[in-house]
Amino acid sequence: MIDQLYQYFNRYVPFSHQEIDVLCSCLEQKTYTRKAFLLKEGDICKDKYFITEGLVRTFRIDNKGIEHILLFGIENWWVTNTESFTRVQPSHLYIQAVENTTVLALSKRKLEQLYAQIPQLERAFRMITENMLVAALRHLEFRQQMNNEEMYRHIVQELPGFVQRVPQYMLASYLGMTPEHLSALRKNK
Amino acid sequence: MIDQLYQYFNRYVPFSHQEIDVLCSCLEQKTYTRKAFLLKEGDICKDKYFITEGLVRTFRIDNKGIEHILLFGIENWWVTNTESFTRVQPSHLYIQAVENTTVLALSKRKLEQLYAQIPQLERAFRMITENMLVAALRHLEFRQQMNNEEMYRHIVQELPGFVQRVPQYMLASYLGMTPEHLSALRKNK
DNA sequence: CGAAAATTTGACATGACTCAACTGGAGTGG
DNA sequence: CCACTCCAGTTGAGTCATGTCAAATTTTCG
Repeated sequence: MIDQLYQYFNRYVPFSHQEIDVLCSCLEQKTYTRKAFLLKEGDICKDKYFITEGLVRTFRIDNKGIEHILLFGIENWWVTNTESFTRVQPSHLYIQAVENTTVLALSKRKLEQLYAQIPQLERAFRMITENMLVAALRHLEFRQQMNNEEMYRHIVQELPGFVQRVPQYMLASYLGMTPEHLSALRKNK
Repeated sequence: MIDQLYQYFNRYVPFSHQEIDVLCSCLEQKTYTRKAFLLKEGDICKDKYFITEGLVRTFRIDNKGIEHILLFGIENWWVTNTESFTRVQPSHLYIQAVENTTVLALSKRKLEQLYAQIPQLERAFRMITENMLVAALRHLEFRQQMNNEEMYRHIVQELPGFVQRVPQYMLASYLGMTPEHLSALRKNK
C-alpha cells in the first residue's frame, strides 16, 4: 500500500519515503461491498477516497427519480464530491461501490494537517485536481460533439476493459441515454 | 488593478499587500478586440488569463466544421486551456474574445517562480481549480438531466445579464443545440 | 446606405424516448 | 437439484424532440 502511494504521488511531485509514511498514517483503509454507499445525498462529504481496488460510481437522482451517472472511479483515482467536500455542504450526489471496493480514506481534517506538514502535497493535489478538470471537460466535449452511437463506439474502443466491468444500464446512464436505446445501438453491428 | 487582485485572492487565502504586489509584477496586461484570439488550435497555451473586463469563449471545431463552445469566461475568472497549459501540448481548443476584453496574462514560467516565492499561491490555485472543476461537473449534470428547453430557461433565469451579452448562436452552441432549434424554443413563449 | 451576419420560419427527416411485453440468466429457498 | 423470483437486457410500436436544409427576414456594423 505504501509502495502504491509512493509510486502514485511521485508522478506529480518528488516526495521522500518518510513523507509518504506520514501521509499513510493519516489514511484509513475501508472496504465496501457491491452496492454499498461511500456517500449519500444529504450527507456532507468528509473524505477524499483513493481507490486501491474496485470500481465506484458517482450519480444523482433527478426529480423524476432517474439516476444520472456523472463519473466512475477506478483503481488509482481519487473520488469525492468536490463541491460538498470543499464547501462543507450537504451532497446532492451519491457515491456507490459498483464492485467490491477497497479505498484509503483521507479526511478533510487530516488533509489540512498534512498540507501544513508537507507543503508539496498542496502542489500534488492541485495537479490531481487539474487532471480531474481535464477529464470532466473532455467528457463534456464528447457529449457535445458526438451523438449517442458515436459515444458508445468511442468508449468501447478507448476503454474496452472498463465496459466489461460495468452493467449496461450504468453505461447508458453515464452516456446520457436510455438502456433501451443503448441496447438498440448495440444490435446495429 | 492591484486592488481587484487583492480582493480576489483574499477570498481564498490571506495574502499580504506586498505579496500581491509581487504577483502583479509578474502579470502582463493585454487587450483583445472582439473576435481576436487568445489561443488557437495547434498552439501551446503558455498563459493563464485573468479577465478584468470583457467576455471570452473557449470552443473547439469538430470534424464537420461545427463549433462547440465548452465554456465562457467573464470578469474575475481565470481562463486557460488547462490540458495544453499543464502538459505543454498543442491545444485543440480556441479561446476567443466575444467582447473587447482586457486580461492579465500569467505565464507558466512566471507562475512556477511565484509558486516558489509565495507558497500559499499553490493553495489559492488549487482552490481556484477546484471551483473550475465544480463548475464543469455542474454543467455536465445539467446537460444530463435537462432537455434543451429546460436548459435554456434555466440559464436565462440564473444568468439573465449574461444571456444579453452573448449572441444567440453562441448560446445555442454552448447548450449543445442548433441555432434554429433555440430560435424555435424562444418562440414558444 | 449597403453588405455581411444573425435570426427566424417552415417542411421534412431522423434520432431518441416511452411504455409495455418478452427473454434469459443468476441467485435463492424448499 | 428444481422451481421460482428478480433483475438485466431485448424488442417493437408509437410519439416526441431535435436536426437538416433552404429561404426569408431582421439586425449589425463598416
